Amino acid sequence: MSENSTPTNFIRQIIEDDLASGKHSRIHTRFPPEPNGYLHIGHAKSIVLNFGVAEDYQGQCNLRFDDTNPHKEDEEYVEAIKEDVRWLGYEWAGLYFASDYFEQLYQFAVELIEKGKAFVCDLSAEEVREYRGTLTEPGRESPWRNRSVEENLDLFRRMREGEFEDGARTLRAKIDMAAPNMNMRDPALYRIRRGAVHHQTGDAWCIYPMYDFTHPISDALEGITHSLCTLEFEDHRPLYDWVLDNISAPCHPRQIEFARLNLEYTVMSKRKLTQLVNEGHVEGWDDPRMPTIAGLRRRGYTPASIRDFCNRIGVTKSDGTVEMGVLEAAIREDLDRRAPRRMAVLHPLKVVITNYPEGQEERLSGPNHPKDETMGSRELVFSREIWIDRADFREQANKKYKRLITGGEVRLRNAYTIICEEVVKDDEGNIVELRCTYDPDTLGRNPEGRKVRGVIHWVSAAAGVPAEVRLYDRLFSVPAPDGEKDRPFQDFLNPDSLKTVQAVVEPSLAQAEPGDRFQFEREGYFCRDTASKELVFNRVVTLRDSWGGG
RNA sequence: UGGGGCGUGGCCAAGUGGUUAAGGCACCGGACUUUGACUCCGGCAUCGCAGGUUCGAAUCCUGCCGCCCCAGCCA
Repeated sequence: MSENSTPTNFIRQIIEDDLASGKHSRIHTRFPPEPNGYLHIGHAKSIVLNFGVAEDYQGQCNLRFDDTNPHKEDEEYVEAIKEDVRWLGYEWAGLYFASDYFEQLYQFAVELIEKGKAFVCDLSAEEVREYRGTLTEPGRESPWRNRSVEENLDLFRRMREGEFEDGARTLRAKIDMAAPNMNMRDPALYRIRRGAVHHQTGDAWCIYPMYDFTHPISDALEGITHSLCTLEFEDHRPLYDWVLDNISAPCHPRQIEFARLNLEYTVMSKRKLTQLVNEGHVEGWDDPRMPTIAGLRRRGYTPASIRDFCNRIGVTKSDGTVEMGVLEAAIREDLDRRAPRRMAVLHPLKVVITNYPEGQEERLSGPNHPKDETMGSRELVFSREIWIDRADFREQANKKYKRLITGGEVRLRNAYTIICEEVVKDDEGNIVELRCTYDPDTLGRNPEGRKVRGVIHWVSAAAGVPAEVRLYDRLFSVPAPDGEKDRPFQDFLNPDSLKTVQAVVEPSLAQAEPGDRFQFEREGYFCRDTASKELVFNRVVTLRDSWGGG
C-alpha cells in the first residue's frame, strides 16, 4: 500500500521516549469501542492512531469491546465493527471483550473491599446525585460509607447472587467526596442490571462493572503500554490511576488523551447519527452521505484514503474542526492515481453528426489512464448520434467558455472534433438536439490552422448504456450543524444532498462490478453502488474545479 | 465564582530559548494539457493579549482574555 508517511505527534514522541529510556521494550495499544453503534470517521482517527503506532514501532494492537453496559449493546455491532477495522486495513493482535474479564474484575472489586477502599452503598441514584455536591461545593459522604469489610463483602456477594433489585445498591470506591474532580467523589464501580441479557455473557451476571473500573484493569490485564483515548477522559485519568494503584495490577498502562475529530458539514455523535437514520433523513447507517465507515465505504472512499486523511489531520490535544476539503483531497489523490477513466453523460443532450454515415459504427480506443499506460485502454464506440452533457453547450458564450457553442468547434474526448451547425428546439424553445459536423482528419491529431475551444466527453447514443447516477453532496448546508444551541441540527440538513439523474454511460461500464471505482472524466469519481442490483453509480467526490464560472 | 485542558496563517499542524516560523488542505497567479482534472513553477503568518526574564522567546515567568470538558448506577 503506497501511502503518505505518518507525521509525528506528541503521542509518538512519548512512545519513542519510553522506548529510548527502556521504560518499555515493546509497545502495546488497543482500540476499545463499545459495541453500541456503527463506527464513524472519528473512530477511524483512533484506529489509525492505535494500529498505526503499533505497526510503526513493531508493537501490537488489540481490538477490545468495551461491553460493560448490556442495555445499549448488541452483537450486531461487534460484527460490524470488526468488519470496519479489517476494511480499514488492520488486523488485531488479540480480540477481547471487557466481559471476558468479569470474573477477574469481580475479584479485584473484592480486593478493594478487603482493603477498605470500596463499599456497598444503599443510596438511590437521586440521593447519590444530591450527596455528590456541585462543581463548586464539596459532596457529603454516604451514610453507608463506613460499613465493615465483612458486611461489604457479604452485600457485594449478594448483589452478584441477584438478591437486590436494580438500583437498590451499588459498589462505590471510597476516595474523597470533597475532591475538586467530580470523578473522585466515591464513584460507582458496579451497578445491578438484573433483567439484562448480555450479548456475550447472557444471564451469567446481574451486576456490571462501570467503565472507570473496567477500563484500567482491562488495559493492565492485556499488558497495554499506552492507553490512548479522547480528551473528555482527561478528568478520569486520576481515577484510572487510582484503580490500578489500589489493586494488585500486573502493570500500570499510561493513559494519554488526544482531541477527537470534528468534521465540517456533518455530525459525529452517535445520538445524532442515530436520529438521522431513525428519522429517515438518510437511508441507513451505510447511506453514502453518512460519516460512518460503512457510509464512506459505500460512497466509494478507499481505506487508504481514510488512513491518509487521518494522518493528514494529525493528533493533538487542541480540538478543532477539520474542513471537508481535507477528506476530499485525500480521496481525490488516491483515486486520481488508481481509478480508470470512463465517460458518462449525466444530463444527456442528443447530438447528430450530419456528415457521419448513417448506421456506421466505429471502434475507438481510450486510455484507462492518461499518465499510466500500464492500466491499458478500453474500447469506445463512435456513431452518428451521440450524447453530450447539456452543460457542455450554450448557444453563445464568451471565450472563457471552453465548450460547445453554435458555430464553435470542440474536441470530443478520445474522438473527433465537431462543429455545431444547428440547434433544434421544441415548441417551448427548449433545446432538444444539436446538429453538428465532424472533421474526419482529427482523430488523434489536431486540426490544422485552427484551435478548438475545448474538450468535452460524450457517449454513443447507439451503444451507450443507461445508468442511474447518484450525485451526493454534503449532508448539511452549514459547517457546524450542531453548533447552534437553540436550533436542532436537523434544521440544517442540505435539501440537495442527493440528486439522482438518469445518465448514459459508455458501454464498458456495463461490466462494472459493485464497488468498482472510476473517474468519469470532467465529472468526478464514481463507485458502482454495492447495494443495488441495477447499474447505479455513486459520486464519491467531484473533480477539483478551478473554473470561476462563466 | 471548583477542577481539568486548549489557544501558531481561512482549516489542520510542525516547532521543546538562537531556523528566512516545516508541511498538508484551501486560496491567488502562471506553465503544461485531447479531463476547466492531474503535474509543474511562484505567492500566501511574527505565533490569543499585555507585561517580564534573556544578548536572543512561538518556545521561560506573571497577569489577563477566549474556547472546550466534568455534577450517568453511560462510555
